[in-house]
Amino acid sequence: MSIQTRRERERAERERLIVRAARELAEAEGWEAVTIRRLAERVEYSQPVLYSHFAGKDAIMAAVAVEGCADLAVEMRTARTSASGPEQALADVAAAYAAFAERRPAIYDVIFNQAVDLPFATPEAPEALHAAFDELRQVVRPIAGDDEVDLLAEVLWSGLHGIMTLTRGGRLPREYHERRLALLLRRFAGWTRP
Amino acid sequence: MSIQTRRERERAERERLIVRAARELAEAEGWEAVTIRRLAERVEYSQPVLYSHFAGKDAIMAAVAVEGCADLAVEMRTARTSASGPEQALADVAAAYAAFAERRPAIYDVIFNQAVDLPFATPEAPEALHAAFDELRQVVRPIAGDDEVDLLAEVLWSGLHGIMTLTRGGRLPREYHERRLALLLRRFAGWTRP
DNA sequence: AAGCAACGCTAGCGATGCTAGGATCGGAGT
DNA sequence: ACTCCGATCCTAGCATCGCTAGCGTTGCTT
Repeated sequence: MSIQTRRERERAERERLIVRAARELAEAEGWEAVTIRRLAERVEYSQPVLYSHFAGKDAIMAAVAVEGCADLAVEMRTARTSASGPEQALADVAAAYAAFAERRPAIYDVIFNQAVDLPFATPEAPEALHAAFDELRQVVRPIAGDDEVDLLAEVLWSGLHGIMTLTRGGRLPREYHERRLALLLRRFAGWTRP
Repeated sequence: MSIQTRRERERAERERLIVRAARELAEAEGWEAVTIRRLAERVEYSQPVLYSHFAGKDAIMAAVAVEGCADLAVEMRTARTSASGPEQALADVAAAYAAFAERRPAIYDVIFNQAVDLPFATPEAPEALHAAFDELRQVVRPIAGDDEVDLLAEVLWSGLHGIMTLTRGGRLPREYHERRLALLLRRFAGWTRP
């Protein structure tokens, strides 16, 4: 009994090692530098071992995405709960989202940009995804008005995602980045006078 | 003299053929199916010939992107000029943008999502890019208020891009797609009551 | 002690982007 | 007219990719 549990423990440990190596390599050199061979070398196992843990490279990326999404959710949550009021909470959560995208671009990409087969908009999506989206929902509720909260949260999310993605892809100049984020929030929160 | 011009003509023709083949293949089977070998087979030349026209696969994708962006600009322009009024023009141009992204996803991706080295936010960006963005600028001007037109156009673009990208990547359910677009426009145009 | 099953490795497959080197063909100079 | 020369294009190959088949070896189980 104890032997088997030890093996399972070692196996789980190795799996964490693989995911960690993938994350670190991606954050250091980008996802195009993450290859099965390099990962195998890094965890000091042969390549087929990785395939006994994950169905393929996509599955490894998906694992990194879920892990990173949990981090994002935490950061958004602390931003929200430590804000002074609902308006500030909205601004702070949006800023936390933007900061995450900027500070950890490879992780942001694998969560939101790359084509990795994860269930997203369904109940069986990883809990971390729900948690992150919930933060947006919470912070958007006070300004929802007649609009459904979910819908407004989705559109705010889209706006943030669009700004971050276009900027990081070089489509938008970095110069007015902050002003764009501020403008998005101002228009969104309905703080324009009639 | 005439001989050289004939050669140049043939060369230009072949270049168009390559770009067309890349576009068609991408639209039919996605960009992961577009390989130099398949393109070469399609235009009935060996692979090195393609490299005498383009520096690499990225350059071919960039050419497709520029071509597609010209199409997008045209579609947005006709949407704007055939609208009944400024409010309708905004809605129609946004709808044209969304329709383009949905109808030609591979082209949309290579313009706005994929990492292809093109100058974007600078004067030396291809004219088609400027033309497309100009349409957004034009249609946003009436609602700009104190905000700079450029900034507002960029943020509207980001919102549209975010919705389309997240939806196409499976991050947003298709169910309320239209309502999301409508909500974005409503919030953006300042048509919310105070 | 004997067998067996799980495990991890070596080696390889097909495919990718890209390039080096030679063959061939046509215009130019003496 | 004959020779050169440069442009053009192809065959063949390199390094690398994701992924897998098949075999040894190890170590648990009976």
